[in-house]
Amino acid sequence: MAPYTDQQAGEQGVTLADRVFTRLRNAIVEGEIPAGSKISEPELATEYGISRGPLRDAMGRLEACHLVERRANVGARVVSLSQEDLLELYILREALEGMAARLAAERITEKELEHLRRLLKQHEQRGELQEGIAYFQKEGDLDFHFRIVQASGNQRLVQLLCNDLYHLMRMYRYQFGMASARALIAFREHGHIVEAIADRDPEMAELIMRRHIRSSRVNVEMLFDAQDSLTRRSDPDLSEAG
Amino acid sequence: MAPYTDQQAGEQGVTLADRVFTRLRNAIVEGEIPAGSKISEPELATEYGISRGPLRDAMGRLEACHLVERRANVGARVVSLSQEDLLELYILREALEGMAARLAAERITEKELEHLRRLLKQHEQRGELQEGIAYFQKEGDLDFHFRIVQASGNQRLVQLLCNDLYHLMRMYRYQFGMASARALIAFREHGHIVEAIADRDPEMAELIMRRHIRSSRVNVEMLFDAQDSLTRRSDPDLSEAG
DNA sequence: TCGGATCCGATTGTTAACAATATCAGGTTA
DNA sequence: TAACCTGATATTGTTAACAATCGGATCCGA
Repeated sequence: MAPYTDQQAGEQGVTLADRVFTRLRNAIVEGEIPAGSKISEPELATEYGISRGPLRDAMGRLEACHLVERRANVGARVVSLSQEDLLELYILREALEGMAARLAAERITEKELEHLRRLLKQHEQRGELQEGIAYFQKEGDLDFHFRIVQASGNQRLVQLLCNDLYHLMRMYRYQFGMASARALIAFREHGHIVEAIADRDPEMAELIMRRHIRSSRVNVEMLFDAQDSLTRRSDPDLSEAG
Repeated sequence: MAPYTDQQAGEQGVTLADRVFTRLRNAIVEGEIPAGSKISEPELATEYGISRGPLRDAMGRLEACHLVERRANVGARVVSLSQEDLLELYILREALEGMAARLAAERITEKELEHLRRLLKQHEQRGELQEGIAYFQKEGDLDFHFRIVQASGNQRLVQLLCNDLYHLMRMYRYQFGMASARALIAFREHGHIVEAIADRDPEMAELIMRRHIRSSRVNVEMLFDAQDSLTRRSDPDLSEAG
């Protein structure tokens, strides 16, 4: 099971709200509940076979994760992901994961290091890289980043990145499909990051990690720009006021 | 009113849970409800004159802010702040606010810049710095950092720092007092940060901001170490197994 | 025909009662 | 005496009904 699905994932959560929260989160992240769609409390409640109480609780947590947006007396909608927000997210990751890499270089254990190396080897052997598509879509990339963050030893960093932001990133990947020729490059950069961490070189680890994430962002930015100019050419309505 | 108390603060929130959430948050942050104390739902509900529904909603949001910790079927306690956690928080701030300063240097407006300068002048004239105590305790420091983050233009950064982390920082200040001879030094560093931002020098802005926050952390770290060695000397029980 | 007020329906927010779980006291047994 | 089991109590989790608010359709007037 992917490491970012947290401990209570296996439907084994203690409380109804817990379980429904996890299920709803997956449903939203994987697009089963479409982005931007309105959420009806009674509807969902009957669908999941619970009453509105725990459902509202779960909704509150989803709101805290920024997966749904609520307005009082109006209702909740699944968040609709914007390109700008994704770019903002990359900025955050650059800062946070850069720091995580720095910390990891300072205090990673040999065991964790071995784990990282094995993960990279798995990615390599799986032969997904040549095809280019799979590395991002199957979340091997996120797995790697996740482990670095964990190795930082900063619980708050782990908490923040793994409980909130990563689910959002996953959602973006499901929505936008993020296949890219960068897969192979990204994989190589992962190797460099592990090297720097293994060398116990915090400055270098942070530098490479930041550059790595920044490159991903620029890549996505270019993709968006290309898409935009395409749609603008084929849909003249969108270029000026509709 | 301090800028980090958000828009719905004036008891004017739309829903009961909103208002109770804000009131509870203040009560916790300012120590009115002591850190580490257990929270009884029926008790608080009657105290605030509402029923347990909206109260539980508010508790959920407090949990999302990391101001309370809940365990299923057991209950909620106000978070008890540890020294380690505060240091972790500083690490996070170093990364995030460093990035915020960088972004601010890139895209701050003249108006915001003027705001910043005026804020510093106010702090200077208020004569609090000489006494050393007030700058941190009265949250002039946090006000400054808050504005930088807002000037970054990254909504997610703003969100994260201003809705969650800053309330925690406030709580630490109320709890630990944080008076320090660093007040004057910190004030000067704020000046340097504004200069770098005004020069539109992102690298420098990030560098100084990170060094600034790092210095605060180191300062706190030393305070803690001093306290620890003191208590350990006077309370021999604590040095080894109780 | 267009703009605005009004009513209706549906949805959300809130409440109070019910069920399930954990804590703690007391008793029992080795 | 100490460990364990057992039951009472209080707290939390859950439910279903009630109240308040919003959005949209309809009707009216200019």
